[in-house]
Amino acid sequence: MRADARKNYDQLLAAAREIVARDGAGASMRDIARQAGVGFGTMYRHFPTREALLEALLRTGFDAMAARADDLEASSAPDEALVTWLRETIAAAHAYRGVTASMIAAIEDPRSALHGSCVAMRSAGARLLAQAQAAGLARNDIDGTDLFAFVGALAWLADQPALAPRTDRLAGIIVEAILMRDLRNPGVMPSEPSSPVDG
Amino acid sequence: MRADARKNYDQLLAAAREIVARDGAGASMRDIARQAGVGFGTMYRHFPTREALLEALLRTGFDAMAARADDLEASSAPDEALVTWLRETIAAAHAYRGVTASMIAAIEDPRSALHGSCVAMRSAGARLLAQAQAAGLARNDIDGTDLFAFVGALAWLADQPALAPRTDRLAGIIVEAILMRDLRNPGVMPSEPSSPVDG
DNA sequence: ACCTGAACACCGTTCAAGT
DNA sequence: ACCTGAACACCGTTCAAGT
Repeated sequence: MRADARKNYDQLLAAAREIVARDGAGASMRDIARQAGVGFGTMYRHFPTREALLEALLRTGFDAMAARADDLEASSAPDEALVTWLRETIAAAHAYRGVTASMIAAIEDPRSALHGSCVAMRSAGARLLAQAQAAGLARNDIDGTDLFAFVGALAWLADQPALAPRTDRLAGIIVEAILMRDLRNPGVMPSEPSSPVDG
Repeated sequence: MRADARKNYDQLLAAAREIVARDGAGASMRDIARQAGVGFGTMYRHFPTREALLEALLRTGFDAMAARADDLEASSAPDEALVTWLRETIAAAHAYRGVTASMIAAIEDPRSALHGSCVAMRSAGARLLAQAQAAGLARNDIDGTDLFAFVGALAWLADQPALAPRTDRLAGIIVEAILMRDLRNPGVMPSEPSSPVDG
C-alpha cells in the first residue's frame, strides 16, 4: 500500500468515526469524504460499500470487547464477569449510534465484511455465559445469540434520547432475569440468604 | 373537505400503508405519492412532514391498542391482561417496520403529531401495569414508560431478520421478570400449584 | 497505483402555474 | 380550493480522465 493511499485510508477512518458519532450509521458518505479531504472515488476505492466502512470502524471495538471477555473470564466470578461485559458492550455499541442493526444483520451473512467481528464477539459473550451457566449462576435456556439480541435491544434503547436515562436500570432487570437473581426489594441486599440453593 | 381531496387523502394513506410495510419508516415519499397516483405537492399539502403521514398511519393502530387494554382489563386477570397486551402491542408495532423509534421520540415532544397517540398508548399500558402491581402480580419498580421501552426494544428485535424468530421467547423472559414469575424449568407446566394465591 | 470530480439516477421539498 | 410537476439542493455511486 502506497504511502499516500495509507494516509487517505487513515483519514477516512478518522472522519468516519467523527461523522458517524454525530449523524449515526446513516451518515452522509459525501460528508465523510469531505471531512477526510478526499475525493468520493478514493473513498469508494478503499471502502466499496457503506458496510465496509462501518466494518473497519467497528472491528477495533469488537475485537476489544472479545479480548475484554477473556480478561474478565480470568479475573472475575462468572456472574460478575458476565454483568460487567454486558454493560461495557452495550456502552461500546452505543458509541456507534445506529450500527447495531447492521451488526446483527451481519451475524448470519457470511459474505458481510462485519461477519467475522460479529461472530467473534458473540463467541466471547457465549463463553462468559457458558461459564456462568456451568457455575449454576445463569439460566440454561438462553444462548450466545440471545445474549447478543439483548445487547442489541439495550443498545437500541440507549440510542433513543427519551429512554436513554432508563437503559441502565432496564439492563439491570434483564441481567437479573439472566442470572436468576431476585433483587426486587431495593432495600434488601443479596447477602441475605433468602433463596434455597440446594442441588 | 372537498370530495376529490378526501379521495386523495385516503389513497395516500392506503399507499403509505403498503409502501411502509414493504420499505419501513424510511420509505421513499415519492414512491408513496406515485403509488397513490397523486402529485408530490398534493401529498405535502395533506401531510406536510413524513412524521405527519406516519402519524395518520399509526393513530388507528395505537387507538386500537389503547381500546384493547380496556377490554383486557375488564375480561382477564391482571397478569394475563398485561401479558396479552404486551404481545399484541409488540406484534402491532412490528407491522410498521422501523417506526418504533419515531414513536418513542414523539412521546416526549408535545409538538409532534404522534404525541397524543403515543401518550394514550403508554397510559393504556400503564393502567394494566398498575392493576397487576396492585394485585401483587408485577414488580413495583417499573412504570408505564419502562413498559413502553420494553415494547420498543422487543419490536426492534422483531424487525431484525436474524433475531425475529427468538423475539417471542425473549419477550417471555422479560415478561417473567416483570411478573416476578419463575418459569425457568421448561418441563414444568404452570398448572402445577406452586405459587400461593391467597388474597 | 492511485486520485479526482463530472455525470447519472435518485431523493425530499417548494412553489409558480394551472383547474 | 385544490392539484400538478418543473426546479432546487441534496444524496449514493460510477467511471473516464488524469498524475
